[in-house]
Amino acid sequence: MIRIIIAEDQSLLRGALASLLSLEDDIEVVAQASDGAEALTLVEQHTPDVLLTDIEMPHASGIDVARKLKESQSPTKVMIVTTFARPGYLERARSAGVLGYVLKDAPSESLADSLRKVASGQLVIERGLAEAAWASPDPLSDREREILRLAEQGQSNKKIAQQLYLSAGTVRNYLAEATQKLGASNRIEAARIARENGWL
Amino acid sequence: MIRIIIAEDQSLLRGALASLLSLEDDIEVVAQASDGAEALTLVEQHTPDVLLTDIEMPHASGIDVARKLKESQSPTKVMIVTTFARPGYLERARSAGVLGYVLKDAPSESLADSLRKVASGQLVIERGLAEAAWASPDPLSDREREILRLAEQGQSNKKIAQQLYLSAGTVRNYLAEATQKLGASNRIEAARIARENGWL
DNA sequence: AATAGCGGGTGACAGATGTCACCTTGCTAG
DNA sequence: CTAGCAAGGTGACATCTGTCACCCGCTATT
Repeated sequence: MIRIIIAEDQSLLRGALASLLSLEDDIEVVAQASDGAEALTLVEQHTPDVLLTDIEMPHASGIDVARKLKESQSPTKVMIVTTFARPGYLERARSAGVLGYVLKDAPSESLADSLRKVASGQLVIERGLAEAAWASPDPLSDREREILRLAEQGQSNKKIAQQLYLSAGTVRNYLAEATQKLGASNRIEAARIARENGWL
Repeated sequence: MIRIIIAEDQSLLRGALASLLSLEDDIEVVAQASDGAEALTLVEQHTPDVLLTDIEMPHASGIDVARKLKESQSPTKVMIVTTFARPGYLERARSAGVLGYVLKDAPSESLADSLRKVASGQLVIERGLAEAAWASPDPLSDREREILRLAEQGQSNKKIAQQLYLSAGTVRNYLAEATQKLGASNRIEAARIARENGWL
């Protein structure tokens, strides 16, 4: 019997997945979480075989949860289910010790199979994704990422500088580097490209 | 027996919803579509009682489909299931003759009930949403919307002007109006606000 | 016929952003 | 010890963006 916990913020999908997987004879859904923090607590309480989790959730992302579980050497394996085929996400998931990475685009029939593979310790990566990650590694430094995130909100150089205790000129320089690295022609395009690749 | 068609581009959710609803005694899922165009064709073929559809899908949005069904005076009722509680979406859905508007955040148990209400001709709107739409009507003109959409991609005034056969100055003026209307301090923030409200 | 409104446009100016060259400081690997 | 590199910074300049006042032509209204 494979004991799992499902973490997903959209109740509708969470409930539907739980019902669907409960129909399998060898799978038992022992708990459900609607955000990252709750997922972590529940995993610590129940130590299930697998945590099936979304990435983008309130409080802590699925990747954050995976990282913490890895740090605490939890035996629970982590499988990510997400909307986004972003290279950056996959890369971060891998380094957080995640075993499975499947898309919400995948057929629902294959989910249980993937889950069984992950439970047995196998690596399951959505086909096509691995190459994408290899082809485009994250070019941004932490500072650039941080500043780009603020610029994306529409904040001016001055405001960003204040928040990070930098000078406005330095902020300009970082943004210039970032836009150049990303092949963009201004901060807006740079932010868009970075976000589409999961680097923000 | 309520005959329904499900249109949703994420296979995982689509499959899960289909299984879940098929478990109900009085509901029959007669077909599934993965994009707007397919949904329209299938509805015309099967004329189900209800079309359960997402908004953001390839080819045609759920709202587009609803509008076309209304125009062709189809007897099929439309129920939207979406991630986004955006006032603009609700408003457009309403004018496209949509009867139900529920969020993917809603508990999965309530879905079948809402579906039954819509099938019987009742209006089902996620609570709290109606007031939001009333409180913030779309302030943008079509031109402003169009230009804001291009600006959001990071295009310069000049490029936008070329694409729309306008002068760069006029583009500036439209963007200025839009940012003012939205209470933003620049185009980036304006685009963000508009998008969050479903006006783009 | 006068007028108001709207889409589109122009020109001028201030401030923000992008580009570039170059400086300082601190750390680190040879 | 020191050369090299990275983070942070400065200043100058060109271009882009935001703000404002005002113009034209068309259409609907009175």
